[in-house]
Amino acid sequence: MFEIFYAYFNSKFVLSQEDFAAIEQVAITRKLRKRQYLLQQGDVWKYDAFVCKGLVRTYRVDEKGQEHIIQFCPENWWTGDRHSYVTGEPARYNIEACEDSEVILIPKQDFQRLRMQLPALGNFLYDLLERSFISLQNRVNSNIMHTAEEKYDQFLKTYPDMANRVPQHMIASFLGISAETLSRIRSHVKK
Amino acid sequence: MFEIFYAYFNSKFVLSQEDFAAIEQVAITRKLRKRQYLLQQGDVWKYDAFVCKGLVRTYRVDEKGQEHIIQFCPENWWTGDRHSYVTGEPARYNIEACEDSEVILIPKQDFQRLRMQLPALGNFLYDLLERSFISLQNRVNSNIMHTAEEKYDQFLKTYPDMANRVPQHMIASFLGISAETLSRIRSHVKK
DNA sequence: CGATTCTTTGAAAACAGTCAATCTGTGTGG
DNA sequence: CCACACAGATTGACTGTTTTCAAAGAATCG
Repeated sequence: MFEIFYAYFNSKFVLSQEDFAAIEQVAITRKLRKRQYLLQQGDVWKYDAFVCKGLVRTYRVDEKGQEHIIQFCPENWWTGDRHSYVTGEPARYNIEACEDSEVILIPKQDFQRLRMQLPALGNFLYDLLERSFISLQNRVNSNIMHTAEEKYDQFLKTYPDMANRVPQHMIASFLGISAETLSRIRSHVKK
Repeated sequence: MFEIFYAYFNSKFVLSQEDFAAIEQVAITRKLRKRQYLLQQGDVWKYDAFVCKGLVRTYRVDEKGQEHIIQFCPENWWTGDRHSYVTGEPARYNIEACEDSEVILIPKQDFQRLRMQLPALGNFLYDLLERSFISLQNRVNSNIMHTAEEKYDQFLKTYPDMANRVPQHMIASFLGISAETLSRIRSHVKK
């Protein structure tokens, strides 16, 4: 599992073997079966999670029992509940595997210490957060200026492979539209 | 203008007078009249902007000429076009003063250098970005799980003073609903 | 005051959500 | 290997929400 993690870091910045060993030492590996939780609403989230293989989703359940997906996280991306992580409050989100997955968890304290010790890591994480911010902003933008159909088009462009990996009703949930509406959009587009 | 900026930093972390002097040295002050642009679509954004007084908005204009507001930035907050800042591409957003405003601009290179030199500043900016990320995530969440009326309610809770400072149609634009719908929601709520 | 900007209101049309039924494909246990 | 259950996708009819366009009323500013 660590080879993937190592390859990821080295594609981003130069990391010495000792530095990586320091990361590896505090990392926790976890294998998830499809539908298994990585985090459940109500628990406190204290990690940074890197997905080596598979796909996990972060979602919330409203009063009516409906799920709303805030993030899909495929391999080579990071996930977690940043609100719970920062504030220490119970998580409002669930994180669950959409496929059998392999995940590396790094405890918050350890990662914060490493960030201080390794400036290159600190800079990288800043860039990463910046890019995450931009992509969230694009999503807000898409939500406020597009119709359901345009949002779906943009989703396909932004995440071309996702449509093959997750059921349609989850894409609908991610976009904030009903599964039926998405089905109609798709049949409409074909013509 | 710098007193406000200085007070802001000192409320966040301890900053020596020399450190602040280093910041002040590279900072550019700018006064904006209401409706004056700070950034126009197409230009490249190369600053971090701190609003000392007033209120600015960041928005985008679609093909039909409609404006979509992505951020309101009141005094003591930061603004800018992070996409253009990071990539060096032309901005897709406009930034414009909603009120007469006073803004401090710090050029990108200088700020990056200062971030390296002053670890406390670096940590603070990381926290700031993290909090911005969380609030954007809350907004996405609100967009995908709430109706227009619920989104408006949440807006009032999240930004209680904003409703008095900006025209209603801008709030509608921020929420991604039409000005007419917002007007109807408001008259409906009164009863 | 006159001009502009902002808000409200009405009526029609477009859009999206809900509920219920049906259809499809997949995988599991007998 | 089949039958069945189950999750997912589609479709139809209906309801409800939101947009659009147009017009008229406030409010604000020079």
